[in-house]
Amino acid sequence: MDGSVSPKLASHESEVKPTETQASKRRKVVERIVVTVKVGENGGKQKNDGPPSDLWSWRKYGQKPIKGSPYPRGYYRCSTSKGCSAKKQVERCKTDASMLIITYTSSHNHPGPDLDSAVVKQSPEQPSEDDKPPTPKQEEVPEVAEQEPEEVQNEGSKTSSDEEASEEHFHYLQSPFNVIISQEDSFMGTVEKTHDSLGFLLDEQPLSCPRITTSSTPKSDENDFFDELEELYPYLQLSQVS
DNA sequence: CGTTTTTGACCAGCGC
DNA sequence: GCGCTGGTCAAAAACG
Repeated sequence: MDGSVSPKLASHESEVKPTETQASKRRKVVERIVVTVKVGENGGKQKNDGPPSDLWSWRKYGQKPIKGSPYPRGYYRCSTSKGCSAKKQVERCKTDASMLIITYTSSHNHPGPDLDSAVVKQSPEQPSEDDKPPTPKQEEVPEVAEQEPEEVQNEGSKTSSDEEASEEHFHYLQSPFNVIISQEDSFMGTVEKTHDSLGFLLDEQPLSCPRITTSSTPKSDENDFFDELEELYPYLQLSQVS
């Protein structure tokens, strides 16, 4: 964004909008689940961008080019429910265009379009919520805590190479494409790997995919991370878009 | 007609 | 203190 756009507003606008929505925690430390989806199909054309998402509907609300990556990053929001604060960021790996880095933020506050009957078990009513009721939730939604006893089963279907020391944090799922759920820290381990692989087209940063700078990530959060992962497991497994 | 996508601009946090 | 990057909102257009 430093080679074409010229954000030089003439300030001829009326005035800034007094409507202070809620932008106060931009770069805060929120729960972030990084899911690396490898779509190694289609020989040449990579028309698979968002399809590999979950069962929820996502509405794109923005897209911006990331420094260090030739590919832009797309910002999606849950369109299933207006009060849902679930967000998702989709970007392609700098080294592998067939690798999609999906970062999930926040959680859904409503049952999925498929697992609704398995989640509904707390709200006695609430038939519709067209305007987000005064219910300050979104953070602690202990629902969807138990799924099937069987979860992920190592399927030795690695990509092709690399990944060996970070297996502890990485989880390979059985899907049309390789889904790798990891944490910020986990990525750090991959950085050196990828960094070693490339080294001829890097301009400033060795990599941008794992460039997730999360400072505060206490152990408590770790549990939270995995806790949510459990929820995603069944969802990811169901997702199948070729 | 409704919903979603696209593009531009602004704001806020972080780095230097 | 200034500059840069990342993230979100808003308005308009396109598509179903």
